Amino acid sequence: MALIRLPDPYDFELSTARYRAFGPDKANLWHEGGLHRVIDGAEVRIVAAPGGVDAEPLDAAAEPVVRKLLGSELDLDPFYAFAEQEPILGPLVPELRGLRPPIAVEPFETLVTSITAQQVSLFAAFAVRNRLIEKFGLRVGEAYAFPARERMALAEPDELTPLGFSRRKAEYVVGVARSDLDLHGLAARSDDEVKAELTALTGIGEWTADWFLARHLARPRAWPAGDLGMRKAVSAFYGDGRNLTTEEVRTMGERFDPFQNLTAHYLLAALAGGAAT
DNA sequence: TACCAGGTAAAAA
DNA sequence: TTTTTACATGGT
Repeated sequence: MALIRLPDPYDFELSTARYRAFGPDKANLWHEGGLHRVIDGAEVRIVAAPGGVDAEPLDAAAEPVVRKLLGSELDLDPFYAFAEQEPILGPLVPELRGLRPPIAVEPFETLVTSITAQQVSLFAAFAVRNRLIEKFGLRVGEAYAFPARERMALAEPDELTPLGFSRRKAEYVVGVARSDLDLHGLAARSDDEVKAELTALTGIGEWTADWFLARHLARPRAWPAGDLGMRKAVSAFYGDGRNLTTEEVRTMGERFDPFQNLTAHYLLAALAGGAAT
């Protein structure tokens, strides 16, 4: 087994909860106490270990992918120091100590995942997404490699609607796959540039672009103010008994600058964990 | 059965 | 220009 050290603290169970909360995720599969993901055609099994995680098999090319997947890019210490000064956020953090939001490794996968989650419940989104993965992805061991952009560019919307995609969403997925936008190149652009490039694509709105910044690019200031879950979470802790509007949530984000991304994840996790009164 | 769930673009007004 | 509507599945 190859040990990958991660900065302390790191709570593997807490950080991977997302992959179990809404049913199995065939591309990031929780199986027998470990996270399975296909990296460069090989199934890698990741389990908790003292000081980090064990990953097997692990070659030099796979290690940075695993690190990214586990959220090693996000530095928790400055965020915790910031949160200690916050009367509402601060007390929520100790319960979630070691939570590192996992980072989605592939940009195309990130966008397709968000498209499946537009408007519908995450349970429904996972079900539809898994059917896409089973039809167009490649199974390696227990997990599947998420369908490649090149493969989806060759698909027709008619092939996606039987999987549960609306006609609209089927066209979004194929359209994004066939677009000439360099998705990997977005990593070099500013937050605003990324949002402008992505929202120019049909089917990608501000919500999807914000989660791309947060979950794929790990941008510290990403703050998906329009997200329903975010509105519920921010309202629960900062709404004074009222449901906040998207604009109110957006304004609230300024308070957490430059830790909006981590704050968003911690508030969502706190609400899911039942911390709201 | 009906309604809601981590939106978006196109149609109608 | 602003408001309204269609969309498809899964859980309750």
